[in-house]
Amino acid sequence: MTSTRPLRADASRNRQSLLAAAADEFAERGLNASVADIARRAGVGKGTVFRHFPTKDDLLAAIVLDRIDALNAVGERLLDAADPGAALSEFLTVAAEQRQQRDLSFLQEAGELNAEVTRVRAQLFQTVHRLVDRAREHGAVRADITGADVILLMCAPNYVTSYVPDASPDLWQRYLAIIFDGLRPEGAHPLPHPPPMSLDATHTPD
Amino acid sequence: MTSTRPLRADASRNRQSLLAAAADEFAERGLNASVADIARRAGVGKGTVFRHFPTKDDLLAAIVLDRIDALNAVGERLLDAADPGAALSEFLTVAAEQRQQRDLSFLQEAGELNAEVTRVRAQLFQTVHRLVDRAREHGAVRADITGADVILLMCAPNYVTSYVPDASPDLWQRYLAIIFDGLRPEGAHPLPHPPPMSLDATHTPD
Amino acid sequence: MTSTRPLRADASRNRQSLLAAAADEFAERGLNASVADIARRAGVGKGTVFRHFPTKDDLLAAIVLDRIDALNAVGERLLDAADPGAALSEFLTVAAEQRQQRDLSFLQEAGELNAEVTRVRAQLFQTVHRLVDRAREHGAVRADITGADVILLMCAPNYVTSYVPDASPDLWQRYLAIIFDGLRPEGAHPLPHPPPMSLDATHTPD
Amino acid sequence: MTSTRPLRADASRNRQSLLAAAADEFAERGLNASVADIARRAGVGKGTVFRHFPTKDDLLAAIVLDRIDALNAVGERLLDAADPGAALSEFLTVAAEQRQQRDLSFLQEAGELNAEVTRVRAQLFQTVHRLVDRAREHGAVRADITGADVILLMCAPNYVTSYVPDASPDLWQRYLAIIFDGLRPEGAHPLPHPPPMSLDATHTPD
DNA sequence: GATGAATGAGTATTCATTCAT
DNA sequence: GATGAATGAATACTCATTCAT
Repeated sequence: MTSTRPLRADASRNRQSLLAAAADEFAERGLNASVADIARRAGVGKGTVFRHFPTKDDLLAAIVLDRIDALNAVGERLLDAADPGAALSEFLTVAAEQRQQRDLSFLQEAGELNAEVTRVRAQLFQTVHRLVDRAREHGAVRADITGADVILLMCAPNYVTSYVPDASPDLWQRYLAIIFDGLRPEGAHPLPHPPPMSLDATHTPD
Repeated sequence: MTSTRPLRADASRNRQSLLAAAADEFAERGLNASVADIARRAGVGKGTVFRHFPTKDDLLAAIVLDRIDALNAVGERLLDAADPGAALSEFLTVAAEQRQQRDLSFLQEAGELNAEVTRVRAQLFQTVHRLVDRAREHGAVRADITGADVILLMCAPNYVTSYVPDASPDLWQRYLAIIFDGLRPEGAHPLPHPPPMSLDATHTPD
Repeated sequence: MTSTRPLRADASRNRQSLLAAAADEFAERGLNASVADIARRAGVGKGTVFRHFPTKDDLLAAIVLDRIDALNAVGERLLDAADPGAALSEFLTVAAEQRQQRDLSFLQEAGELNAEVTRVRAQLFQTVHRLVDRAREHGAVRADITGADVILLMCAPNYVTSYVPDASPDLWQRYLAIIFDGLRPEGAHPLPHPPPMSLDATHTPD
Repeated sequence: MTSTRPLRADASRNRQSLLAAAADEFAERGLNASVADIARRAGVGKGTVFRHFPTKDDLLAAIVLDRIDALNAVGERLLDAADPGAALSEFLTVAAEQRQQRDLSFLQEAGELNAEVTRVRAQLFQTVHRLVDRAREHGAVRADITGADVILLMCAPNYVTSYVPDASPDLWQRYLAIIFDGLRPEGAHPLPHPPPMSLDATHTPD
C-alpha cells in the first residue's frame, strides 16, 4: 500500500505480461509452475519477476486479486437487476465461466496469501451475501440458504468437472444447474446442519 | 499380484505405520509432502519407506487403493438394500465421511497413479452406476441423472467445506443434503448439458 | 551449436574453474566424483555447476571434448611434417603427455557421452589414420599395422605407468618407446590376429 | 589369518557361489555392482555375503586373490620350462586369457585392497622377475628390460582391446604380439627412461 | 548359519531468491 | 530498471552395512 507512483510505460507493460503469463503457467502446471518458466513465457528476465512481485506468492496473490475484483464488479452490477433469482443465477454462471477459462483450483493449497487478497475477498463475500439475501426474499432460493452456502458451492461445478479428462468446456453448466435446483425452495428437504457462521476470507474459494 | 508371502510381523507393522503417516502427511502438506517427513512421522528410516513402496507414487497409490477398496465394499453391500434411494444416500454419506477423515483432494494433481488403482477405481465406478440405476428406477433420483454425475458430485461436499477454516467436522452433511435435493425428481428443471460419456478411471475422483 | 553469445566475464571464469576442478576431481576419484565436491573445489555453489553443465555427464563431455580437440589439432599439424615416422612418434608423445597431466582413464566406464564427443572423436580417428598411413608408406611402421591399432595402443603407456605408485612423471616414455619398437618393421614377427575393422568412436580411447 | 576351521559343507558351497557370482557381476557392472545383485545372483541372502566377506572390498580382495594365485601357479610351473623365451611368452598369454575371461580392469580404482592380496601379489612379482631374468639371459628379450616392465605391460593387451565394442575375444593376441616384438632384442632402440625401481605390490596390475 | 528388513549417509538435480553487471 | 548468473536448501532415491528373526 506504499503510495505507488505510476509505473513507467515499459514496466507497466511487463507487469501485465507477467500476470498473463503467470496465470497461464499456473493454470497449466499448478502451483509448482516455476518462476523461470513464467519469466520466459512473459518474455522477461527472471529478475524482473522479482522486481514486480517480491515473492512467488505475491505474484499468485496479484492474479487472484484481479480475478476477485472482476468477479466482484459483476456481482455489484447484478445487485440492481430486476429479477433477483436470475441475478444470482447469472452471477454463478459468470463465476464458473471465469474459473473455467483458467483453472486455479490448486490455489486451495496456497495458504493465507496476503492481506490485500483477504480484503478484496471480504468485499466479494459481502456482495454475494447481498445477492443471496435478495434472492431469498424473492423466494428464488430456499429460506435456509445463506450467502456463505452460495460462496462455498460456487466453485463446485468447476471442481467437479475438472475430473473429466476431455470434458466439454461447458460441462460445468450441468452441475451448476443441479446444484441450483438444490438451492430452490421447491422440493427442499430440511438441512441436517447449520450453515457456517462466517467465512473469514483468509481462505480461498476462488 | 506377485504371490506375496505374508510380511514379517515387524515389517507389517511398519507398513501400517507408513500408510497412516503418509496419509496424514499428504493430507496436511499435499502432494509435496516429503518422503523424509513421512518416514520421520512413521518412526522409521527413510530407506524403509522405499523398501515398502519403491516410489513415492507407489506409496500414494497404496493409500488410494485402500480407500477405494473400502468404499467399494460399502457400495456393493448397499446394492442389496431394500430402499434404493436410501441406499444411494447412505453410500454418499459414507463416501463423504471417509473423505472427511483424511482429505486427499490434492490427488487431483497426481497423474495416472498405477494400473491397480485404475482397475479398482473402475470397479467402484461400476458399483456407483448400479446404485444410481436402481435409485433412478425407483424414482428416488431424477431421470436425467447418470452414474457419472453422481461419481463427480460425490466429492463436492468435502471439497466445498474444505474452504471453511474451523468448520464443524459434519458441515459436509449440509452440502450433501443440498446436492442430493438437486438430484431428486421433485422440482427438477431440465439440464442444459448432457452428462459426460464415461469416466475412464485413470483420473482421480477420490 | 546454439549461437552462444559470449559469456559474461565472471561466468566464463567460473566455467573455466569448473572444467579444471572437475578434471582434477574426476582424475582423483574417477567417475564417482561428486558434483558437490567439484563445486567446492571450483569455489562455486552447486547450482552453478548445473547452470553451466545441465548434467554431470555434460560436464564430463565438455572435459573430454576439450582434450580431444587439442590433440586433434596437434595431429593435423603433424600431417604436414617432413618425416612421417617422426611425426607419428611426436603425435604419440604429445598424446601421452596430455594424458599424463590428467588421468581420465576411468572414462572407459562412461557410456556413450554426447554426440558432439562422438563427432570430434571420429575426427581424431581420421587424423590418426592418416598419420599412420603416411608413416607406413614411408616404411616407418610395419606394413601390417593400421590406424586402429595405433589408436588403441596410444593410451597404453599411461595406463601401464598408472600402476606405479610414485612413478617418475616421465616413465610413460619408456613404455611408449617399447611399444613403438613393436610397431617398427625391423624384427617384426607376423601378427596372430587381424586388426579390428573400425572403432566406432562412440567408445572412449581418450 | 585367524586359524580358519574348515567351513561347513553348505557354507563352503555358498562361498564358492558368491565368489563366482561376484566375479561375474563385477565384470559386467564394474565396481559399482551392488551387493544385493551379487547376493541374488549367487542365490543367497544379502546377509550371507557379509558373513563371508565383512566388506564389499573384502569380497573383491578374495576374487583378486584367487586370480593371482592361479596365475602365479602357472608362472612357477613355467620356471622349469626348457625354452625361457617361450615360457615368458606362454606366461603372458595365460595372463591375458585369464583377464579376457573376466574383465576386472576396473580394479585399478580399488585402492590398496587388503594385506593378503599384497602378499600374494609380491609372490607373483617374484615369479615374473625370475621368468624375465631367465628369458633375458637366454637372449629372448632385450637386455634393458626388467621384470617390472613385463609386469606393467602384462595387462596392456586386454586394456587396449577393451575399447573395441564388439571385438573378437582373441584380439588381445594381436597386441600382445606387437608388445612382445617390442621386448625382443632385434631392432631394439635404446630406452629413454630407466625402469621403475620396484613395484610395491600394494597396487594392482591384475 | 541364513535371511531380508531397517538404516542413514550420500547423490544428482531443481528452483526460489539474491545481486553483480 | 532489466538481466541472468550464482546460490544453497530441499528432494527422491540408492546402497553398503547392521541386526532382529
